[in-house]
Amino acid sequence: MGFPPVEEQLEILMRGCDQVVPEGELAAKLQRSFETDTPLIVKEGFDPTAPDLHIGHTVSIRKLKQFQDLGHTVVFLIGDFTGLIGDPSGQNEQRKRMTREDIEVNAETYKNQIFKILDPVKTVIDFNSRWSLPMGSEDVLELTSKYTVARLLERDDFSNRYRNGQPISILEFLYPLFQGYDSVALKADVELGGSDQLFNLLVGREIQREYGQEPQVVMTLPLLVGTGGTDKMSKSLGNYVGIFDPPEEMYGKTMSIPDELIPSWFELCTDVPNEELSLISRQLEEKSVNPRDLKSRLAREIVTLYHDADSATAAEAHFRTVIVEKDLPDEMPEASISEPVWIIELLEAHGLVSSRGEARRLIDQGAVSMDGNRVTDQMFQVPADGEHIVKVGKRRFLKIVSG
RNA sequence: GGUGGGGUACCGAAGUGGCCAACCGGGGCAGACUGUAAAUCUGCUGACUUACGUCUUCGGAGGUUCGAAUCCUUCCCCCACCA
Repeated sequence: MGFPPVEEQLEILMRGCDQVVPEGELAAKLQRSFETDTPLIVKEGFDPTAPDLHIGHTVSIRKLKQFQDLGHTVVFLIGDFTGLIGDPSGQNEQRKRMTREDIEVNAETYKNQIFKILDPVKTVIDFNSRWSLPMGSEDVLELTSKYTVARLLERDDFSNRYRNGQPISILEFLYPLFQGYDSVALKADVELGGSDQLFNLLVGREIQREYGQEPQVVMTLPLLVGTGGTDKMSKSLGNYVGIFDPPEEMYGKTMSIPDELIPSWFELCTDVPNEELSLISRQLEEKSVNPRDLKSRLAREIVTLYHDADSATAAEAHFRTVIVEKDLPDEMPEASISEPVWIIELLEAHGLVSSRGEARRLIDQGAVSMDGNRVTDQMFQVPADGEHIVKVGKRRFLKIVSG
């Protein structure tokens, strides 16, 4: 099949990585792969929970895609084993035991999402229950004999929690071992993960060695910081850009990131070439370019990736109209009324506010307007005499038609 | 099994009988400003009510009290240490 030269591959693969351990081994493996014309087996494990992928997840998935494009074999491993067992000690009840069917359903959902990035034909999807479930007690004991408590406690996370009196379940302790065994079962050459996964991935190396295999190369990717600028992107924190978000939302959310995040988002979430990345960082540092322009470029890139260029242009136009020029968007939800309606009731009924209390507060704060005029009276009635535009905050609109 | 600590709003975290719808920080929302939904500043952030105010909240259930997130009883859950 023929792989590109090793140097070329490394150039692509090293971009945006947090750590590659040990660095030299990746080159060595690539070299051997090149010489023997054998693809590397590259794996990444994912939770079997219902996925709702955001661009934070795509950082490593995009890396998988790069391996794939270079001709290597990508294994998208669904960690359904622990899901089937369930974690009784979990502090949050979310970790309930899943059935085979749950997992199947989630796997399907995964496919729909990851195939927005990965090639459906080339991607191998596997489940670790395939080999973990049939293991007998003896096999498990053998596996557990290959690692020590002291080594597990080396992990910052564990030792901190242990010291601070936070719980560590035995399952969590065993988790890295099973995850490591996955690499044995798949004969993985490379395993990817978020930088918080470094420890687990490294255990995989040890386990492979214990089972007589050449250890995998561990590649960690930075955790993308969410739109708030402080925490890592996560669904529960609401600071994410979902890969199925509509174009305007994707664009807008990206525009709301703090300026400092611009370089890392470019590096991790777009295909902008490496040379341009350094240019962008330099421009930001020298303040020679308006950060807003860089950010709108970023937002366009991202929208284009998950929708298309036209959507990106439209989203940008929308943003300019609504946010910058504080004008009206082309499209907005409509409500039809036949008689005057109390403003607060109207806002609540159409979901522009979550409670009447919120509506009152927003009116007090001067956030509500009709046809460009601020509504200051909580008792204001929206007349049923033609068309009116009600606006709440910067980007909540409702067109009122009477009839 | 024993001893001690703990469960507070979206998250973190104060509060240990009335001044508590509950300090503060983060997040979120809004206003001002602006080259951006950046930054900065200010305000808001349980529900209902035009308003006065009313109602529901501090793990669950009871109780004491004029009055409880705060005291008592009991139950559930979490953690550490000792065994």
